[in-house]
Amino acid sequence: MAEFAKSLGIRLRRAYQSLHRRANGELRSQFGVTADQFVVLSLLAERDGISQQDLCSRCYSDPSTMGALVRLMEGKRWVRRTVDPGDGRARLVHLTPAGRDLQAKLWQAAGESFHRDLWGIPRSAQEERKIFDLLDRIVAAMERAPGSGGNR
Amino acid sequence: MAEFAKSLGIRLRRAYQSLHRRANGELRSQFGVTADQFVVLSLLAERDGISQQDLCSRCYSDPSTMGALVRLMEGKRWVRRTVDPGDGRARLVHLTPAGRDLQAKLWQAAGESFHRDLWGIPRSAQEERKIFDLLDRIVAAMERAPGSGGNR
DNA sequence: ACAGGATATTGCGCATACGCAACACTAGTC
DNA sequence: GACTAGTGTTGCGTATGCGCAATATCCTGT
Repeated sequence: MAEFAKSLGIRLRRAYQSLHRRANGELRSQFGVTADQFVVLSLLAERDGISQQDLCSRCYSDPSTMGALVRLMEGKRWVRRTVDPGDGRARLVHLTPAGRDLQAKLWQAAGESFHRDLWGIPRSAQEERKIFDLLDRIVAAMERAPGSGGNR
Repeated sequence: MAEFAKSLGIRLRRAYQSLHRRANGELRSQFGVTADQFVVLSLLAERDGISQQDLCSRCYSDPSTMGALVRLMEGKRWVRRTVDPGDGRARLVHLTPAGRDLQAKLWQAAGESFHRDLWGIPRSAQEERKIFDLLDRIVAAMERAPGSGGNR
């Protein structure tokens, strides 16, 4: 039996946790922002005024988790939420000016530390494609299964 | 600026989350066990009677998280904890017979579903080495940094 | 219109995750 | 033997993550 402690699953876990820890550590101590809040701010900076559902599918989070997250960020005045005029069920999430400023600072800080380090990992465009392909294959293999079904 | 939503970090997050979700979904519904409890049981099956500290470093968890986890598993009678005779600070964690039986069942079920699917992802031993190397490089890059420092 | 099904969000409960401080014990030094 | 660092664990507060049920709203077929 191959050693569980050295399997792909454990290594994947370790890699993700180490990234998450480092991002959390730096962003929390310097800006009082968590890694997941950083993700949401960054996604909104790329595309503002999208629904919570949309945010979920972009960062692979759960709807109720995302709801709690954006409510918390609304309390800090980083985002505003409005009812979608075209669909009364949905809440559209917008960056406030304060949120936009914060995101810009976070983006720069991240780009100078962990984000830059992460960028440097694939040693070539070819290697990067290979990694992306593999990670995507893991997702496909895990989601194409009973009882899983993605993050809806 | 490269798209954040398609960066290595986001893909890594997605891959880990999808694995975690699938493992959680299957193990919880069939056995009432979480993915993290499965990890601990599997580690103990490979090496029994190790300290919580040791468990932490093997699965890259946090000491207080691991403490809560094993106390919970102790309540379910899957593990026992004893004081290390050689070091009064440490608690050694042991599988109970019930825990060992459960682990065997979990291992088989996992091997027939998500674990097998995961195994099938690297298409060759060479590719597997490449992936492992890359994931380990991510860990190294993330831990070799200010404010991070791994998991003690 | 209206019923019935689908979808976006919320609320609740539980299980991680982690920083921080406290505590217990060890080990090394004097 | 007391002093001092260092290490393993616990306790606490907060933030995710997810399943489940409830709610509000949309949409389709009739």
